Amino acid sequence: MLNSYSAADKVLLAVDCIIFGFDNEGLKILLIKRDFEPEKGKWSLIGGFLKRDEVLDNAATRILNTYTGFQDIYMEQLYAYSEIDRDPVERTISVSYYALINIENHNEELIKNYHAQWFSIADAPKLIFDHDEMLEHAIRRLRYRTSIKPIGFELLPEKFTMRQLLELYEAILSKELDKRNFISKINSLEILIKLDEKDMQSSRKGSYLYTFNKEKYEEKLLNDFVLNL
Amino acid sequence: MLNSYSAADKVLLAVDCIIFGFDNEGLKILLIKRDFEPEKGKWSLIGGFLKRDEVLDNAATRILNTYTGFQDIYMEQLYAYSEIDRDPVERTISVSYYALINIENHNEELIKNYHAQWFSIADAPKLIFDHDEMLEHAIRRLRYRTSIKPIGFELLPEKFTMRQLLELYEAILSKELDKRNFISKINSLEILIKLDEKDMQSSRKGSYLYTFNKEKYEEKLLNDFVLNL
DNA sequence: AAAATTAAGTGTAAAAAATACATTAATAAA
DNA sequence: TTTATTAATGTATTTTTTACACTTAATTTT
Repeated sequence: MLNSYSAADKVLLAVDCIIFGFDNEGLKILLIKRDFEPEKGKWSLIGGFLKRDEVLDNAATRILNTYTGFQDIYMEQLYAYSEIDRDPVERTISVSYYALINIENHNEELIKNYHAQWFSIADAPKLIFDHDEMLEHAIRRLRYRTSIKPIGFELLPEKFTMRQLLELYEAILSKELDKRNFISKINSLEILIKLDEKDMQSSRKGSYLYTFNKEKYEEKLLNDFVLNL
Repeated sequence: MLNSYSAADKVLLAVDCIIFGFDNEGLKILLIKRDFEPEKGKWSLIGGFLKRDEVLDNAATRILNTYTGFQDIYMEQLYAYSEIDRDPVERTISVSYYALINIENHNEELIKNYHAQWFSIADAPKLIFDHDEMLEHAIRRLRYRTSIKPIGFELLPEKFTMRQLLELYEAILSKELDKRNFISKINSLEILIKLDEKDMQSSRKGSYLYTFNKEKYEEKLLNDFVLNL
């Protein structure tokens, strides 16, 4: 019967995480070298299995936390991958999530323990299974989402310069942006607070630091913005 | 161990379909009155379970075909829903798909057999489980996707008038559009063929019929268009 | 102490895109 | 032949986007 509930076709559900980070070298992803079969020794997204009494979102944050020690990280579900032989060991459907990490604060210890490593998007190694497809999909989603939601800030430190923000968007969109036009577009959103503080690392003059004004953003609009960069 | 493959946590995977149709009354969805427990007699999306050796996309098309007789339908995966008690009978994760149907050709027989019925989006009944959330999610996705991909045509007959296309976009976006601006924006995409034929149903003068020029669209660009309506 | 260096910060004019808007055309029915 | 109905069409205005270069502030070098 069409709609019968039956144990016959239960499957394993995995969660794989595309973990994005950003530093002065550009946009990065965190990968692990698998220390178990199959594909032991190959590079892989960070993943795990959904537990019986766990929601997918929780599985994603749990897995992220296990490998990186991070909590309260922005994550978004992407897509369910279900090719029959995508995992050669057993039929496994994987639901991908992407995460945005402020790379400055990552937990070195945990990452080392799991042989995890940050790679520039551009020169990431070939990944196992369908993980390359997941990565590509995640980048597309990230591009779209950052153009309508203020999630880019998740990749930056609490306080950041306009240059950092510009370079972040350049990395995400992988194209050059005009500095003046970028700044005026960002300013027109009116969601940043310009601090009195300056960052003195990058120049002699020093550049003003900004923070994301989450309260203002939230009270401002329920709708998305449109950021045509 | 973190990454062990284990049968312990296998789950049922369902697929639920948000089936959109369009006619002169507007945008519609196809719902069924459940004839089995739980929630027997309530309105529901059309759904079913993933089979062991089946890919999600295939499950979605199979389920759609079973209820409507349709084949070769545009479908897109939306999202995986995994709340613990979303289905009260058993832990079930559901992956939603939306489908775009040319409502003129639907298979009346099959739809009647399954107590299926088209509802205007505006006055759809309360749905079971988390199906209302799925529907809302699907409308959002449909809005976005039709603004960058030529999938609106899937909801129209092979030959259609500009007025039909206009009203389709108005229904999807649920806002009024200026006729002249709409037509010039559509024309600027250069993906329609204006036929010599006219549709005489709607007026004395008759209005030209168009078809989507799929070949031209495909040779034209690998990228998406941007349709700011 | 002056000169050179470096990145920060800032505004405007031109081009392109989006919008608002009203009349004529074709035909069938009365 | 008059009336009624929807189809078809273009332009001027406003808004948005783009392209573009010099001055400022502070440090380092000479």
